[in-house]
Amino acid sequence: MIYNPYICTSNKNNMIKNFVEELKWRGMVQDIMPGTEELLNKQMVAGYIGFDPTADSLGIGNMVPVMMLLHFQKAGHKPIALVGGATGMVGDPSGKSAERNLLDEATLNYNVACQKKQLEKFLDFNCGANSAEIVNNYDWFKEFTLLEFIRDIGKHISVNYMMAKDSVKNRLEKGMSFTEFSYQLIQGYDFYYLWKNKNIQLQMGGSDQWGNILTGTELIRRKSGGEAFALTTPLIKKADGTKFGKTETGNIWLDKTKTSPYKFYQFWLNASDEDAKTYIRIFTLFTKEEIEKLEAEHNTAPHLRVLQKALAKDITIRVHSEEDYNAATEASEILFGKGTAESLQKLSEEDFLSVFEGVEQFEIPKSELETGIDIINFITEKTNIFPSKGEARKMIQGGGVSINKTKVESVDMKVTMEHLINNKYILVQKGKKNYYLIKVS
RNA sequence: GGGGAGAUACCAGAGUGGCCAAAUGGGACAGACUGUAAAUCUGUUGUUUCGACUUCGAAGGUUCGAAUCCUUCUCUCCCCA
Repeated sequence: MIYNPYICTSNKNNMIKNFVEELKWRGMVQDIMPGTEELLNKQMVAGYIGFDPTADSLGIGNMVPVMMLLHFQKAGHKPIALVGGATGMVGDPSGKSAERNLLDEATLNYNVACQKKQLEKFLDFNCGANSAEIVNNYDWFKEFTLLEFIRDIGKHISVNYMMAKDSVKNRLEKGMSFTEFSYQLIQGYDFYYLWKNKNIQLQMGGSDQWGNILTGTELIRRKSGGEAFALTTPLIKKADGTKFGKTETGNIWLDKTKTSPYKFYQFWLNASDEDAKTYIRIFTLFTKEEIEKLEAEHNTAPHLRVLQKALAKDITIRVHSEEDYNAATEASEILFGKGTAESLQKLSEEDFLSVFEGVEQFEIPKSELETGIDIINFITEKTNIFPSKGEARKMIQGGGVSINKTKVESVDMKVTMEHLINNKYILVQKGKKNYYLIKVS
């Protein structure tokens, strides 16, 4: 290992780490261009990853590149996050089976701003030479005319080369617009621009970006005879082969107004044993020794779920905060612990509210409750827990609905004032894990 | 431009006059078991006041009766030019 003088102050006591080696044991390397590791061990390198502004928040899928930048910086290199104000306008065909709809400019700008804010949370922007930076490719594309582009850039890359990319090949049958076809060239130019003007020698990303990244290195080579490098991470999948980062209710977002910290915490806690082992390497900064120790502990007493808890704690604190984490565990403890109807009744209103902050809520007027509401009506029309009465009825008959942690035995049951907790709330449970709080006012 | 095939529930995909609210598989949801895990097993998966009601690309028509037959339209795919 070579001592690197450009490391962060926060890093000063650490020896400069071999970035590639670090990623490798974490299972975060899919493809790597020859020479990349040697370069990174020789000197401080500036490297970037692009983020696609398709939504107004990053999802947990985006945490993989975020973690990569974080490791990159910890290894003493300079991380750059690129938000795709320009590329977002074009639409990346990689991994997509159909033409994408374009977002309008206002939405894009908003999304870029939101993502930028989130990215700022994870990296160190004030630690000397390897401070992180955020750039927006719209800045260098806005003045670039079509004619200039096709003369200066397009000339260097052949259509044959572009057609050979998987992202394009896969779409030849179904068809793709010129817009999406040109995407790789736009992204390729980003790399060229950053290489030329900011001395960025490395682009990283998900494995679906490999082709786009290579177009960039190719452009750098052909246009300027320069050398640039590439490294990608494997696509994360769950052990059962399904897509990572989604639940029945949709994507898991980093924005707490879109995914509450409670739900966020629950997502990680619910990871299967197998997945937890993968995730903890990718999404936390625990060392190899720490992780192996946790795994050993987990194996001796799997029901304690040490791995999931460590994982969920680490990432919840890093994405949200310590307070959010505490609230989430507290809520989880009450909802999934030994908690019964009695222990619910005993909670003070303040605790009660803070516990259920992240749980979906509905409101109904007190007057309706005074006369009693049929359970079916209560969970369909009064609240939108179930979309139809038939489904609600079947679910009750199947034993899948509970009020205040007590199973609803009959579809004829009435919800009355007696069910109120703290004279104000009713807790409805759909299945084991889905909670809803009904507020009576 | 010529020829052919097709459009069925979340997806794939059967059904070609009544036995069709529509096989089967996947997915999803729930129950049991468990550890808020995995695997397994079971149930549910159009709406419903449980009498019915609205669905098989769209609109008409034939018929006692249509996902199924006819007409027109829309869209998709394949082959040839």
